[in-house]
Amino acid sequence: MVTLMQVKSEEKKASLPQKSNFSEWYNEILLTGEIMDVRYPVKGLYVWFPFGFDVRKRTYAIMRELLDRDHKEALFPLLIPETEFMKEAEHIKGFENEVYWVTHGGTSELDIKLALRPTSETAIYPMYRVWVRSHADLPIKIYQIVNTFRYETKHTRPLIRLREITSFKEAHTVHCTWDEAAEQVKEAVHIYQEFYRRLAIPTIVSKRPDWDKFPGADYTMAVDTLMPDGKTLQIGTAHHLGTNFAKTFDIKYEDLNGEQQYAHQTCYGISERSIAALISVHGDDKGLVLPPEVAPVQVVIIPVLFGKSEEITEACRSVALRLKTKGLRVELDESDERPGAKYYKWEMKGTPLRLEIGPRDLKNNAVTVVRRDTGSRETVPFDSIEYEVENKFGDITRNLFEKAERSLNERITRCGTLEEVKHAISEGIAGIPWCKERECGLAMEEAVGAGILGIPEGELGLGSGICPVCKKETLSMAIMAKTY
RNA sequence: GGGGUUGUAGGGUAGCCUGGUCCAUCCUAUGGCGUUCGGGACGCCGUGACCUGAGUUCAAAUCUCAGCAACCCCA
Repeated sequence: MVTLMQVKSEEKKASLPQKSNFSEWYNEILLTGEIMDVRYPVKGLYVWFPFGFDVRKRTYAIMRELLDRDHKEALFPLLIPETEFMKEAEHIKGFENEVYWVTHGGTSELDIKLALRPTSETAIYPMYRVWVRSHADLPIKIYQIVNTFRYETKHTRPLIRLREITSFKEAHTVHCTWDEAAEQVKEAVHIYQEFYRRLAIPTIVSKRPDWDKFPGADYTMAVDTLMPDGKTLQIGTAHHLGTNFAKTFDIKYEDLNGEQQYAHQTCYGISERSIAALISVHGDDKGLVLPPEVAPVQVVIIPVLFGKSEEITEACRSVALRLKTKGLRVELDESDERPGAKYYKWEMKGTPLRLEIGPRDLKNNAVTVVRRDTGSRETVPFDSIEYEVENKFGDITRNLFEKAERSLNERITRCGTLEEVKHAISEGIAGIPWCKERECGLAMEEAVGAGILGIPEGELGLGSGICPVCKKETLSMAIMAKTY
């Protein structure tokens, strides 16, 4: 009898593979956690479930909140004429193998093919040419949240490597000087760090090596995080475009002296990879774990009924109403299931707090509160439930961030040799001295079979050592990792 | 870029090698009714599938080819 029970419970648990088997866990949780339906019959295209879309909506609301401080949201067309798309040589080289083309209108062939935007520089900058007249028009800071298309030839993966990126937030700014644009790149990185801090996701910022920058940029700053399987995920980039695009798209302003000057530009983007990170960094063997700010349901109330239990139902409804009045997203689960089944269900969905109200609680004039992030269970007075819940939200986000940060730091290894790097990158990120020379960097990548993310900002990028290739002394530390 | 494996109810699987036993197995899910309810309840009655196309054959879930899709490994 006991063994039968054990077998049965193992079968149930097997509905979500363990997180230690990250690849399977990831694929499965998207479906079971109702984030995305991966069964759409076109490679690299996936469907947002309503629940997942809700998480997305709340995540992007944070993004909008941060950008709306001094950006304007706009919307540019999906289709870009070939004539505009083909203007910037570097840019074309970077994207030409990934572009979807619209070649026909109905049955007639188009005179000028139309590209489905893989990113929107070439859609936006012809308009910037028209909009920018004088230094008084600058800076311009515009963003849009759109879908983009890239014909990925590598293995596609939901939320991570897509043929349709459904949630591309791209900002495009125009400035008078190179330095102002550089300042904007810094500002963009700060915004992204704040964004990820709100999602309780720790990040590493680094300047990408020259061979890995955005096609057409002077340089690229990138925000990475570490996934459970030890690979890094690039979850945000900011590019200094210099005057490269201004020259090809003829974006000029009249300066204080009445002279025509090329404008300096930046662009920076974040995609639904942010959601991939959110799910992967916090989730566990039981399912999603969501920070309260983005959880579609923040509090679930489970009545524990015995016999005729109208009092319990009453108490649950009253608590639900009180919490809703406080503006919280509350769900009272009155479905006809046993409490245990409901616990599993809401844990899978990452609901930050679960309240249980049963006869015992009623007798003690109390509510049982269970945290999703720690599993801790405590009893709090019925009358102070609002206070207790709101208080715990802060604790949960803080705990999620600290836990994730600890886990990230534990998997960063400072190395002295490429052999050590090889070993370190099977677990996470390796730090290694690097002279910053291109040939040495490429040799290092070749030798260990992983990428150089760049020289990270902060302490991580400092330290003296010897470049493993040219053996010169250097003060900069690069980080290397297997990447998505 | 190269190689491999796979495609059967909403999900996971058995059957395929050796064509006919299969209007297809088991678990789960799901609809109805009743009894239940402090960590995945139980009973009864129901629902639901052979990826697409072509070929071989008296006969195809099973064999062949192509397409689409998924997964894994290497670079």
